Amino acid sequence: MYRSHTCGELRPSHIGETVKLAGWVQRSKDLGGLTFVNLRDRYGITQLNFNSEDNAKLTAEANKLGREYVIQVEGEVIERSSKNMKIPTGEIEIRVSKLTVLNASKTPPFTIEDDTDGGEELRAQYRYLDLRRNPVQEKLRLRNKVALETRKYLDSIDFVDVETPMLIKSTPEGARDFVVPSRMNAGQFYALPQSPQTFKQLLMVSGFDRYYQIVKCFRDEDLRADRQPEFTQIDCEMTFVEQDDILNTFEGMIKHLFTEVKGVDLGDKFPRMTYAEAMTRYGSDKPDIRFGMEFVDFNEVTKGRGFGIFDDAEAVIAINAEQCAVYTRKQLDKLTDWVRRPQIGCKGLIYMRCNEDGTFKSSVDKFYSQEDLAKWAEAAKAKPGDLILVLSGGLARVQKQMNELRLHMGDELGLRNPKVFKPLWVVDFPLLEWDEESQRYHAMHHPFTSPKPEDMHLIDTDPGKVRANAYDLAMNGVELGGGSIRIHDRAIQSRMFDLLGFTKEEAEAQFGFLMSAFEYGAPPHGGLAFGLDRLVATMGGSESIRDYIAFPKNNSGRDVMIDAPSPLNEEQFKELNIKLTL
RNA sequence: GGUCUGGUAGUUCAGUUGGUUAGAAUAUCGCCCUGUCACGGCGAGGGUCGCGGGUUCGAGUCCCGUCCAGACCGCCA
Repeated sequence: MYRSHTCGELRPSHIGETVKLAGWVQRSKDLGGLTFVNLRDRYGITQLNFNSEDNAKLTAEANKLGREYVIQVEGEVIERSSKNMKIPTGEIEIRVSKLTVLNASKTPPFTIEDDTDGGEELRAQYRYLDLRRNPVQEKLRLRNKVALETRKYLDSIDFVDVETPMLIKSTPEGARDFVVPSRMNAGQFYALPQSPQTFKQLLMVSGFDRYYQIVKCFRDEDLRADRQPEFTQIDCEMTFVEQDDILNTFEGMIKHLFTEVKGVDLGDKFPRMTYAEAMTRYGSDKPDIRFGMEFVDFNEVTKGRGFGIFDDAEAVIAINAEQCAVYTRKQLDKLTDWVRRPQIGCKGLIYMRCNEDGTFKSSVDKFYSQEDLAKWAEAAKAKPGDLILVLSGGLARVQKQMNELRLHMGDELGLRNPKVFKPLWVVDFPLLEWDEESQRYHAMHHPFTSPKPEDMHLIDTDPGKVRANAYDLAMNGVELGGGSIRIHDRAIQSRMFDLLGFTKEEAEAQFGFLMSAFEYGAPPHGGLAFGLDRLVATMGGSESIRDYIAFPKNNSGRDVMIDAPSPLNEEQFKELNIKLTL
């Protein structure tokens, strides 16, 4: 037996007991004759006491221990003469009678402390050491808890966990596939799933009725702080349901998770908003509704005063940053520089201060009288002391830019508290999205999404206007998940492939199996998928998902610990009938 | 594919207008200290200033190229 207790469990009630502990040396302190060693494991830290008056030889051995040595000790639990009330085990310590070094350690490249001195790159390279740190372990335990509660909840309402294959077929729609060469089928490739989409629909055709899976998905696209090439979805699908049934079911799941895992009550009913409304009010399909600062249409109050920038613009949009009239010229210039960065791409930023004395000061006073500006304030419901920020240009572009500015102001003003959680269902997404590059429509969600029946009449005349039975769950400005009611009718599915520019032959080759399945009594069905990594990161109050993944990849899709990807040898290429053209 | 920021001791960083021997903190090692817990005191070792080229009497510092990391845009049904 290596240990009788963990390093987090001994209390004054254990005083007098002889115990055996094992763990890592957090740090040791030689006071000259008296030596303290902090022993750490997953559960906590227990102090070991070595006294040269008791045992000089043992104390000398203890003084040789370095950080991260793995040791085992035996000794008596005693009361500390100076207690540390900051840690749960701080009232006791172990008077050690036997010390065994189980494994020595090199000095780690960074300190294994909650507040480590190591930078990200180094910690990624030594991820197994980084994972010894408490804050990182806690994040993975949070993930474990979320996954466990997800299973409990879905299992309790009759969802069945079914595994789907990882080696599947490459399809043209959507993200780039990761591909895997097939040795037994020379010149042919599997693709790793971007999601189990078609399989879960086939399971509905099979009559499973309620399916879920916590499953890895793969997309070969460029990465971000909240995007990894392999990520995990809570993937779900249900039969004989309408949109409301799905929203209600998974609203229940998210509420369950927040209650059980975070002790947070998300309230009675998640608010719902149409895509169109979200775009008009926030310029985003995943608005952060933790704060207001909603868009105000400024077309009416700005046009026709001879200011060309506004007069010629398709859209003039304002936000009201409350209590920000105190912003100095320097701060406003900095904001202007911020929106002019190429990533945002504004030409400029117009502002208006609402002075405390009721007068207005704008950067376009030349064109607008005090009466004009009073109308601005009225439109934006601005009070003295507020600051109005205005952007103009093409509608879609300004919405996007103003969304960025709004979120930036929210950050600056501390309105985006990571401990506050505001869910929002965004519904009625457009079915299709025009792609300039390929000059054709793309499915906004995916090709199996059903159009709204009441919009079907537009499908030939104005397909871009057709709305879909598609929905997303946004929280705090993050898209946590999304889904749709699927097409279960072969004719409509064919029509959809048509719209997406597939020939009959292509559609047959890519998705023939699905369309065939639809001819054998496919039930109405729909579902959704949550990004587990993002969900857990949001619950943990982080924007980066990397800390919530045990072994994440870096910006360029590399695992810097195992150094992957890596070249193959000649033999492997030969076996696969692959020649490099590099 | 693009934009921005960074790369200096094991680590985190500073380094002025281009100018003497490149510093601090922390970690490590040694000595002192019997109640530390961010202990303290004294001392020591530790540098390919990412890499390559250029300008210059002289480059950590300026220029060009390149590699790496991070954030973002494009991309991500």
